[in-house]
Amino acid sequence: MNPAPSMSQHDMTILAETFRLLGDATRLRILFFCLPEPKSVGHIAESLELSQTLVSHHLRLLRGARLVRGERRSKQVFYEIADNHVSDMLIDMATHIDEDHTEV
Amino acid sequence: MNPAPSMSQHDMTILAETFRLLGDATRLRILFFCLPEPKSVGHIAESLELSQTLVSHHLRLLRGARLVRGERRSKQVFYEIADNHVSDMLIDMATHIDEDHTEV
DNA sequence: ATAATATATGAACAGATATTCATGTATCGT
DNA sequence: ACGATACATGAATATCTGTTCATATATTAT
Repeated sequence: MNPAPSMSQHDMTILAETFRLLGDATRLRILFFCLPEPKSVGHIAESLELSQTLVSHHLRLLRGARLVRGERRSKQVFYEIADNHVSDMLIDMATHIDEDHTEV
Repeated sequence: MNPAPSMSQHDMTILAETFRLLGDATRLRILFFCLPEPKSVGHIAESLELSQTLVSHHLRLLRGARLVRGERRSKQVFYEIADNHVSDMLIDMATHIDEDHTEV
């Protein structure tokens, strides 16, 4: 029940890097926007009112950390959350935040 | 089961801020070090081979975001993870990272 | 081939951030 | 009161990061 997490230095670095990427409101918005289903770059930019360039830059970072995956469909590229671990992570965190100020 | 997390802008900001603080290897080390039990500032600094000053600065940030709590016991101040949400969060994330490269 | 659409990349810059150094404050023993 | 120990704070700085602007690449239609 209590994992007493003794993480390797390597894991610690990966974890920090992951958190660092999640630690930006713009990137978080992109991630949560793509959470329900894959979205094209243009759709993301338009919906979140961000420049296409900025969205691409952020997607590149998220891709690099394997937080999202991009798939080309003709002219557009659709991005989705990379896997269930990432989705679960996001949902878990959102839940924690929610509970944090719902509780006593 | 699927919360379809529609977070408020405010929640999103809080979440991003929390992630941002977790997104630094030094702070993460401090947090995981304090996870099993409260530790004094000096103990943290010595064990993690960080300057006392640096540890204090980071603890201040973590305190500000209510990720840790400090309690004075005579001359020393012991810091512990603020509450179960934070502990769970950290353990969850550590588990995700662990699974991420354990799996196929 | 050319043009148009969709996305990616590189350079540049302003603002943020981690770390160090110097110094301040609090608590205890004498 | 004084010195010693433990922690906190402020300023300074070098590095990093998010964003924009300009431009490149890829795909499709004509």
